[in-house]
Amino acid sequence: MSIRQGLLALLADEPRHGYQLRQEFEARTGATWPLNIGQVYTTLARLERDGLVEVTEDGDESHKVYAITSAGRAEIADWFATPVRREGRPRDELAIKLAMAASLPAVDVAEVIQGQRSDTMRARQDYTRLKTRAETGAAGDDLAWAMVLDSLVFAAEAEVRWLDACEERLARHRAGAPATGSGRVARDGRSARERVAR
Amino acid sequence: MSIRQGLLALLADEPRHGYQLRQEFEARTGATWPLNIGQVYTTLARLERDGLVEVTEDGDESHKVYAITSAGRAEIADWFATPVRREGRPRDELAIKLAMAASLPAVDVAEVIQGQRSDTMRARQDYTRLKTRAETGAAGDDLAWAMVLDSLVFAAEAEVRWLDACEERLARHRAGAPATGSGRVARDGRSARERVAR
DNA sequence: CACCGCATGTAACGTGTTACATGATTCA
DNA sequence: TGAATCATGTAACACGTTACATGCGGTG
Repeated sequence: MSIRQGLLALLADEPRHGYQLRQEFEARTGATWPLNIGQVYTTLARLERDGLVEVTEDGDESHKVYAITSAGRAEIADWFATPVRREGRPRDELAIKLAMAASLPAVDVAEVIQGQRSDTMRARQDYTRLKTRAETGAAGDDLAWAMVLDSLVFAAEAEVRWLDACEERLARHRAGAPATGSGRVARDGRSARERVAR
Repeated sequence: MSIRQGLLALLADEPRHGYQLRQEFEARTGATWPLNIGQVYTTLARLERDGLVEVTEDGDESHKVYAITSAGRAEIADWFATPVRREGRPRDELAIKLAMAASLPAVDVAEVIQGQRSDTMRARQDYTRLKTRAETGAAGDDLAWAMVLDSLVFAAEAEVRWLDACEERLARHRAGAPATGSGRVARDGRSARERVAR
């Protein structure tokens, strides 16, 4: 439910047509989240269906200009006023993955953690590099883009910290309660992929 | 794509039937992400359609036992071996919201940030409280649950840090480049909801 | 008997996503 | 003329989600 609201927010500022919406959306989120133009139109059709936007024919025929309705204004105001709740959906795929890995004997959790951590750290660096590029820019939209990049950096850092905490927790758990049977985690040289694969 | 893989991972450990899958999934993720039983069956149907699981009739008729296939094993092994990439989807709704708010004159970004921060901090406390409950438990699945709760706590903390960083960034931006026209952000006592609403 | 837990499903809908088709304009 | 950009859309599908229907068995 984020594209829908994002486009509606842009329309709350000013009527625009679909193509323009895509440009402005991408300008604010950077190359981070490219937006397929087709999706803009499907989303706009749904917004129109729900009475949140309406088309106002432009001077040029075959050029539609979408404008927000009062119902749309109410919804977007509500969106800004209501905090985003992470409690429910969307579920965090990585958290689920580790939760499963931790309770599946066939999977080497440590390996999963290490693979994820190195990848996340690499991603963090990429974001940081992009940030310097965004900050040296002069356009006003770069402010929004820099904020988005910040969020990715902070999230990546938290993820690494969490992975470290998971390792500690696993070590403590292993010390307190030796694993089923062997008391030692599988360390036979095969990768996690091979071990689960049969 | 996380429920699908989560259920498949459970089946990689041992064949189970649908009802049991739900229990084990919820035991590992706690009350955090309740799983509608209906969804288990729709997901299982899709997994079967894709040849990743197969039904093996139990002794009791009308009791189906789902077992993973070799194709399913390959897919789940791949899942564990491939790090989760946050670059693409799912898009972060909060990041989009702030990016929009920052470039929409009618919205008071500071207000959005403050509302989000207090809510996130409250959520963080709730998770911490739950964690002590999970850690005092004795079942093996509580390890997984504790890890999930950890992830929520770390994410919440990162979110607060990010919100602070956004405030700083906005302050710096305002100092360097005074806003359009007035040079002052709207501070007329109306809430963000009222201001956008017309 | 009524209620609860076990157990299996289906129908319908929502958003996100991509692939594809189409046409106008601008510019080298 | 040909390519790129502007501009609009449709069809099809994926997954997630909920509401609803159904039946069995145990227990107070």
